Amino acid sequence: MAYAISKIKRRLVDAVNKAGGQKIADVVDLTVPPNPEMGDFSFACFNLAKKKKTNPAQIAAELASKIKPDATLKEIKAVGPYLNFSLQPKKLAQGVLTEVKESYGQINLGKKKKVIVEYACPNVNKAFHIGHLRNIVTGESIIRLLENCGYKVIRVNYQGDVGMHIAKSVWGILQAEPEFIKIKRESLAKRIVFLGKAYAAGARAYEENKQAEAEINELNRRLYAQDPAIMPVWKIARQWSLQYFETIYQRVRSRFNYYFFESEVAARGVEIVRKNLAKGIFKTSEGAVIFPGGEHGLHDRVFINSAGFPTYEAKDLALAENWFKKIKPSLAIHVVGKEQTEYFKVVFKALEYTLPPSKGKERHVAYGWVHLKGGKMSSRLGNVVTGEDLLSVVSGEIKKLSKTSAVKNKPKLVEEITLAAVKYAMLKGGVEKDIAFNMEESVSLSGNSGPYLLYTYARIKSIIKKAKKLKSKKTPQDKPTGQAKKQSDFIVRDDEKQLLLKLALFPEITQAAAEKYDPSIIAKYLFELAQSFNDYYHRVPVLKAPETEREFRLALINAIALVLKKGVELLGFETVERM
RNA sequence: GCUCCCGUAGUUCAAUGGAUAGAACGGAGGCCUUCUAAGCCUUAAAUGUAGGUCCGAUUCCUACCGGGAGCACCA
Repeated sequence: MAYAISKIKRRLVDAVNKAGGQKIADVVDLTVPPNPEMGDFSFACFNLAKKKKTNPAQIAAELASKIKPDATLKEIKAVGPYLNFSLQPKKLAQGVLTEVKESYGQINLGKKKKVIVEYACPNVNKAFHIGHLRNIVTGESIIRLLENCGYKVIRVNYQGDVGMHIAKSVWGILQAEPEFIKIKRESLAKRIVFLGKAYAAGARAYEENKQAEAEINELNRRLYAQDPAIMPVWKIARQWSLQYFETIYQRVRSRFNYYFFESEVAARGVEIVRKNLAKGIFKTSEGAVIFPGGEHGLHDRVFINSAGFPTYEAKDLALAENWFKKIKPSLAIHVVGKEQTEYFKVVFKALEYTLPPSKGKERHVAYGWVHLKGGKMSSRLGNVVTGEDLLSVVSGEIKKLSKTSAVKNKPKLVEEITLAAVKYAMLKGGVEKDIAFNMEESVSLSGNSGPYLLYTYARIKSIIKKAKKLKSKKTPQDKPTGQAKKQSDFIVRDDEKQLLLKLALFPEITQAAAEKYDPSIIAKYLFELAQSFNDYYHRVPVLKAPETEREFRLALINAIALVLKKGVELLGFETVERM
């Protein structure tokens, strides 16, 4: 994509190379100086000095003397060992402002190549806790980043509906069968609470009670065997759970192209492992079938346990086979917690044998924990903080905060701000970083926060709306005098130039975020852009500026609004026109 | 025990090996008859310890201290 700024950078680099008499610089070598007064872009001469065994400052000075300013390049100067460039502000303004349109920031890296993103993946019958919320928010943003880069993304949700956790849950349900029967007529919310408690009871009993442990193991066996005596209970609970998850997906604005279930791939997983056991890829050990990861610098993992049931590992082999046969992706991304990092290394290695086409096409994007004040949350304990708990706490805070009834009495607006606050809070740090969460303080609604971005956007839109009103009020006679002055007569202030440079960076930012699978790069950029704008807002009038400046400033803030909107959408939420 | 990740203001986070280590929250002080005060301005406050590589280290290497995760029949 040939954005004006990349063309300008190219020209700067060409000039440096020409001055040096050989290829000494690349576009990636251009950095932004710490202080705007130093220049807009900078080339460090350390490496060159080392090669030539001279002083970097001297090289910078020599190069600077050989490069002449032109229509785009206002000034070139050596600042110590750095070669610093300043751009012509007006030229920059014209370049950037004509460029910022609806499609701004989109790039075509992917060329429609298919990428699977597996995310959400809650376990059926268990609570949808705030860790799942982070997963879904992260996955959704990564998907949008990839789509923005021209990939065709297939959204996949792989849900655990068979295995020990389900056995525990079903055991819990059977213990409370009268309540189970009664609650069938109650609301979905009540049924979900029941399921949560049933799972917690089963998990606790499994740890504490030998007899329960045996019963649960037996139940697990019967579930894998699809024993007709218990399948109805399994089916009903599963249905409630899935129905409930669907309400959450809708609430957080996520959706899926495919749903896969462990129960569908379990049998095939066993087949794959058994077949490859004969080939010597897997080994038997202590009655189980393992993949000897130890022979590949990893660690051994059980794929079929000694009772003959497939573990998660074996199921993942069948799942991957399914994907690569049906969807034929060029990349399969698993958005899963970072504690699974070593697990995936082993499974990907095993897949290289069982499914050679997957080699190099599997990728684990790991995200960090969400800690509660008291420590890591767990759905094994009764006191789970669910995704909905968090959303409702935040939404309550927002209602309290909004001074005007304009926001308070508009549930849609409150919901939009809530999603912005929660999603931003989960994305603003690095993906792999843990989030320390304090339920009392909720998430941030001021400063570096989602609402701050929305507020900034609404503020700009408010000015633009007023400007349109003023324009339509004007008598036709006013216009000729205004138009008599040339459009290009405006003066670009230093702070405006900084805003333009910031806007120019957006395409690079979207690309970096997609390549690193890291939405925090977008979040950081947007916050800085909003900060710069708010500072500018308090310093410089737009509507009361002379006409030529006013037009330029309106165009500038309009461009800022557009980039804020696009950026926010990449994070997975929406801007609001007022708040 | 082995492996991996992480230690930066009081707190939560930034900083492709480069120029004066940036923000946010919280603290102190200020700004609403001027485009939305969920905002803006001013201010105090930090690289775990000891070495090493380098012209230059928050970043790379080693040791130590402190925290987290993973390491066979869970997912």
